[in-house]
Amino acid sequence: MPETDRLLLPEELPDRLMEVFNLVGPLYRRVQRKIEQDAARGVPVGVRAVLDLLREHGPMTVPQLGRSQALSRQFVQRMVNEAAARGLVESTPNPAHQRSLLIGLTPAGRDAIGAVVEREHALLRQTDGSLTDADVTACVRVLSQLLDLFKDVDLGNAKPPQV
Amino acid sequence: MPETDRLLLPEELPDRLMEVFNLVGPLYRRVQRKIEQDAARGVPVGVRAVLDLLREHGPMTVPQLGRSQALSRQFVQRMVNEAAARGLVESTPNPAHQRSLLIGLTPAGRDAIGAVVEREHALLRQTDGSLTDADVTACVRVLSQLLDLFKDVDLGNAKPPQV
DNA sequence: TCAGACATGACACCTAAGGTGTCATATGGC
DNA sequence: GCCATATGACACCTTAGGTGTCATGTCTGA
Repeated sequence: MPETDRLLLPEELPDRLMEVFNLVGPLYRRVQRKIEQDAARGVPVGVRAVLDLLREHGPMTVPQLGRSQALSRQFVQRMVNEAAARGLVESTPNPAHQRSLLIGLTPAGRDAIGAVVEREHALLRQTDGSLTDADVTACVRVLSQLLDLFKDVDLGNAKPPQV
Repeated sequence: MPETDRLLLPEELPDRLMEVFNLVGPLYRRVQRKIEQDAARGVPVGVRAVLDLLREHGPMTVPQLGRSQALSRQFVQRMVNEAAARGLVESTPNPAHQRSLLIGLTPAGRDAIGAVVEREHALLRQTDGSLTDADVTACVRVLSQLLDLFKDVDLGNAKPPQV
């Protein structure tokens, strides 16, 4: 890679990164709406998110779920309760912390999220095929760094710097 | 770039792209919250979005604004009205379409969005400096393709396929 | 060992982003 | 000139997601 692989200077960074943000907004909204449609007959967006996390990472506690997706623990709790009410999720004792239960998928939950993800995968397979491994890796790198920049934006009951 | 630059196979695409989505959500939310904080003393998120678009593309009509950000025209209209009420934006006759007015920034609006963007740029300059031009370009490519995938997700008063 | 800081769950309440439905009017193409 | 369509305006709604607070439980460190 010749010229283009050079590091971006601090002066050019902001404008370039803005290009990214200008895509993130519309993308997020459209995906949200797409999921809502799919959800018409089932899983609300928030519940879907919880199920998907449990599917990928195995059982987790509510606060862990919240942190991993930058959502308040209270909100996640509601989604988990909702999912539990539908029998998609169940809590089991947490060996590490007795108070904080581990939330895990039930077989029904695993089926439900499996079906949803399968439909989504079908959609994603329809990209035009010109994306390279390096593209996606770079994209992930960029987004991760941006996310990092906003790390400090706290929520839920995160403690304000207790001076 | 040896191996990594190869095209992704349809089978691997979905999982790789999911990595991207898993970052887009948290990022969107955190940025939204960050802007809200900044907005505490002024510009709501939606208004900020409108002003920013006008700043980059010059005067546009309300429906154009909506389409370009995947927002319903009604919602954008409200944001524009709000901005107009604050004197940040003004409508001028549209030579091309008489009914649909062109929305443009007032000097006050230009100042306001300029200040906001300046603060944001300051933040963005703080990335750790390891991003290359190619990274950002790839990221934009990936996000654009994804956005394209969801192009069909219609909203506002878009017509359902009038068979 | 026990006091105080911190984490968790539960519940109530709130904000606002963003959509939907619908009307009247104005366009613009055929 | 007529009909589909786009626009603006207004009313209403959904729901994602946050905040405040309490009681209880857990952890840490002096």
